[in-house]
Amino acid sequence: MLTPLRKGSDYHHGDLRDAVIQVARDLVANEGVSSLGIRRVALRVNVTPAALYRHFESLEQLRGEVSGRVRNEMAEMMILAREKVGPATLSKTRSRARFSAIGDAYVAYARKFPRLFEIAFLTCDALPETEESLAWRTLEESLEELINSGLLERRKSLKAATLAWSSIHGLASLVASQTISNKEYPLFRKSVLDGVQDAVFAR
Amino acid sequence: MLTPLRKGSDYHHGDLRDAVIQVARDLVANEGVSSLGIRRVALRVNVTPAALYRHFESLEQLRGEVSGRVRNEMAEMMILAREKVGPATLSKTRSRARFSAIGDAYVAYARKFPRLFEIAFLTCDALPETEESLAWRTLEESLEELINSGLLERRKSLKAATLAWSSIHGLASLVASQTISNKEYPLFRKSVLDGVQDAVFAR
DNA sequence: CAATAATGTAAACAATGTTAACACCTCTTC
DNA sequence: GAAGAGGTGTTAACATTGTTTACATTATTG
Repeated sequence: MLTPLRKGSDYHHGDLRDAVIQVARDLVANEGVSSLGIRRVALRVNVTPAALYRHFESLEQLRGEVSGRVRNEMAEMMILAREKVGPATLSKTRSRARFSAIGDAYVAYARKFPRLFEIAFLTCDALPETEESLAWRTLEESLEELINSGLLERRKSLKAATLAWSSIHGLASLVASQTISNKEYPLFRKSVLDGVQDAVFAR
Repeated sequence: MLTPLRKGSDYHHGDLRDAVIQVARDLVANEGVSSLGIRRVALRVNVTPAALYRHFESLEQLRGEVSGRVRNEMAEMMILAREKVGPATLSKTRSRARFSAIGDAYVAYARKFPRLFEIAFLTCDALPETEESLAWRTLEESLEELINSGLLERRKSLKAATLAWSSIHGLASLVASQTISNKEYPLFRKSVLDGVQDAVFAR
């Protein structure tokens, strides 16, 4: 099904909903979550405010939709970064590098788009379907690689995953909220990465 | 200076600003950050909306003020929990318990008041004075105790602090945003605490 | 081709943040 | 103590917001 997008006339947009979410995402990225509004988005999509209510029940739900899209975006960045170091093999250094890559991508995203990271983990009264997080699955895959290459014992795997996620997420969150500055960041980064590696790779 | 609160008449409130912040805090705690509003707060304080503008420049600034108050509240909880295990001594087990206590209090707060934890680390365009965080100072004090009781090398101290804060904050943040459920929490908690201790107390 | 569903518009509503002009209280100062 | 000055509250208005209702247009399906 190729994108019809705009047929004959202009009355029907053709792909609102997706356009709305995209514009809303950009709005949040640039001006923060509190400036996300039905009318502002409607203006930028060249559509009447009421039109949005054909696709979203409320502003709250739109917020949830944006949140979900951002979480997916983050996971895609992680996967991309992981692929960039090379395909999965049984090599210890390879799987270790791929593991680091997804953690780095996680906090890199928070540094690059702090407002988006913010909305991604905002408590939304109305979030989309609660599919299991793609990011979490990606982390599990990487841990599986570590196990297969003999770097991680399977019985430690779950513990490693939860610690890794918590500390990486904490670092990302502190950076995004500007609780730690750019100057302090390198130290935090090193501490967290070392700590995770110490805990994951028993020495 | 004892609380004058209400003098002769009712025209002047006597201690608005503080009352406003308190009511705003409770509003956020119960109904979430997005339902914090000038008019809603004004109603509950029995005051005209415009009155708030004698004490706050904007809603945004009030949000920042609430955020600051919550951060202080968290730090006070941490200090309280630490005192509860007993006063500081040179005992290894004592200082270790006091150290754990502040971390536990941190995430306990996030579990008990997720909405407040949320606003505490929201990027606020207008935050109060950027005094060094009380929570951070509390963490540093505990690490000093660990050093003094011979549990932690001084040169590792800063690294320990950053790792501890990141992972504890990450755990708290994931809990508050309901990214991890109450059922998953115990596992996460154990992983993070063990990970921190492994990294802080070289074995 | 006609009927029906989907998707847009237009106009109104209540509620919001914010401001300006005014009222009341408290406090200093002669 | 009276007078005035500054702080603190009220009232009324404004623009903007989320949301709903009634209607218009297009797309789809029998």
